[in-house]
Amino acid sequence: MSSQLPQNKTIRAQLLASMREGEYAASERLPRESVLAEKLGISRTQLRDILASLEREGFISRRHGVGTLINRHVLDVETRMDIEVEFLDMIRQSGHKAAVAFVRVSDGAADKTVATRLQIPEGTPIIRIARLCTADGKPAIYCEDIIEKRLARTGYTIRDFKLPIFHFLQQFCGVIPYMDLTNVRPTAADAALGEIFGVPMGTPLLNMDEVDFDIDGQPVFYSNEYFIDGVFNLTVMRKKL
Amino acid sequence: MSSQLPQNKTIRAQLLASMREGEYAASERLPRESVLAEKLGISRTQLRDILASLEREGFISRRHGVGTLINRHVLDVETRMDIEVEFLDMIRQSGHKAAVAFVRVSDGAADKTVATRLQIPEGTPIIRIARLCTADGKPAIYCEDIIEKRLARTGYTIRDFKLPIFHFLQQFCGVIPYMDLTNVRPTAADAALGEIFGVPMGTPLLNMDEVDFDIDGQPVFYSNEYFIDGVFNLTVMRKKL
DNA sequence: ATTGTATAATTGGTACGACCTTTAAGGTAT
DNA sequence: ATACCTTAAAGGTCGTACCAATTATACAAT
Repeated sequence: MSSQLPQNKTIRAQLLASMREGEYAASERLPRESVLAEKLGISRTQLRDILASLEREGFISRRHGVGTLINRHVLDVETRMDIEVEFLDMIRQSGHKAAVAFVRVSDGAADKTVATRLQIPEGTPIIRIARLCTADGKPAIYCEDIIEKRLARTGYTIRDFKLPIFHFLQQFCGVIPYMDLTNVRPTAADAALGEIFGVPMGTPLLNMDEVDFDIDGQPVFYSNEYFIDGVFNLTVMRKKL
Repeated sequence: MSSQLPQNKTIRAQLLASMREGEYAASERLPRESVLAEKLGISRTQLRDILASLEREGFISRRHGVGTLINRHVLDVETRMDIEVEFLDMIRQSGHKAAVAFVRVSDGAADKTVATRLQIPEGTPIIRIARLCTADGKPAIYCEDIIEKRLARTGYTIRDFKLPIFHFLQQFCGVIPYMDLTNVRPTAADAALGEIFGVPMGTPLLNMDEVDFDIDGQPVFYSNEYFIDGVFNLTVMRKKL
């Protein structure tokens, strides 16, 4: 049925973890490729494929004739905005206690925005999931998730939404998000959001308009999110093309 | 003296460009690796290194036993927030006419924030460059760039700041930014920013706190930027680790 | 006809091993 | 000291052979 985890990814995660733990911290550089490959039990070819992706993610820099350097300052970033992380994990990573304050699930029909994002006709039946995540008990993220109703099986309960949303998507919709494109905008809290977050109207909020795609490139999930300022450091790593 | 551009990057750019131009659009997938490698005039090994980075950037998806698929929806993203782009280019990419409305250059000393970001002692002499970039004549981005004074040679004029800031950094500071870490926050325009942008106080702005590092991982450049909403679609592509 | 199952063809994934190119460092002659 | 040359180390590139996942095909069983 479903495929196992590629060994490739496993080794990659293992290497990244050992870098984080400071295994190579002595000189803040990785051993020569041939040595490292042997140590990880893979070929140099395969290792280089891994290094190529780690380099693109900013964790290492490869310099011809010099070596492969570890970018400690990137490894230590608190919350990477350009890497998909579950909200609850994100809150925890920032050193706070994470919880879901409330969940409201309702049926509905795709409005114009949703229809555009999910590339479905306007009026298509959808499920709307509104959630409020808290950090140390204080509102941190409010999001409205939307998925096409025909994708969802029945049998879920509110409890299923207290877990990461990916759990619901996978278990009840057979959907595995592969990547997302998120539009980032600054906004100010209106009356409704002010009440949800417990802040005055006009309080700055970060609005993220997120569309998740599966491995086939099909949009499968839409989420409109609001982040309050001050809870996490949202950091994005950038390199030229 | 200075090294040439690696052939590797050239081929990569070439491949990306031809994907954008729709050369492979017929089936929205790339030819088999062996064929593509030959076509590009490189080995399959090298091609795979390139594909690994393109995959991490979301432009393609590689699936064992299937093929390499082009992610059109990623190629078509207007402004990628997780890829370093010059402000003026960013504005142009969004379909507007870009210009620098004003530049103010002054000397100063590193305050606590700057000292932390650039990892230098407080009070270190710095150069402060304040710029306002406009889109179709309307204020779009206001930024205050800071670089350590000892890095800068003399002889530059205001004209040098009407060009991309990288021009100044490279020509007068011998600095080539390799990557940056940018902290993203929502804010509201205060009196000063309101006047600069010509908007009421409280107008939502996106604040980006950016530190640029060179290839050695040394912080070399700090920039505090404000983006007005509505001019561009700032999009970030995210995948799990 | 439909369904299930073996089989082949396609395509990316992995492995070696040899050689090229870029840096950095050390040593030597000036 | 300075400039230049040599050399070692490390990443970059190449080619070939084979492994593994997927999909398509052929064919048998129902």
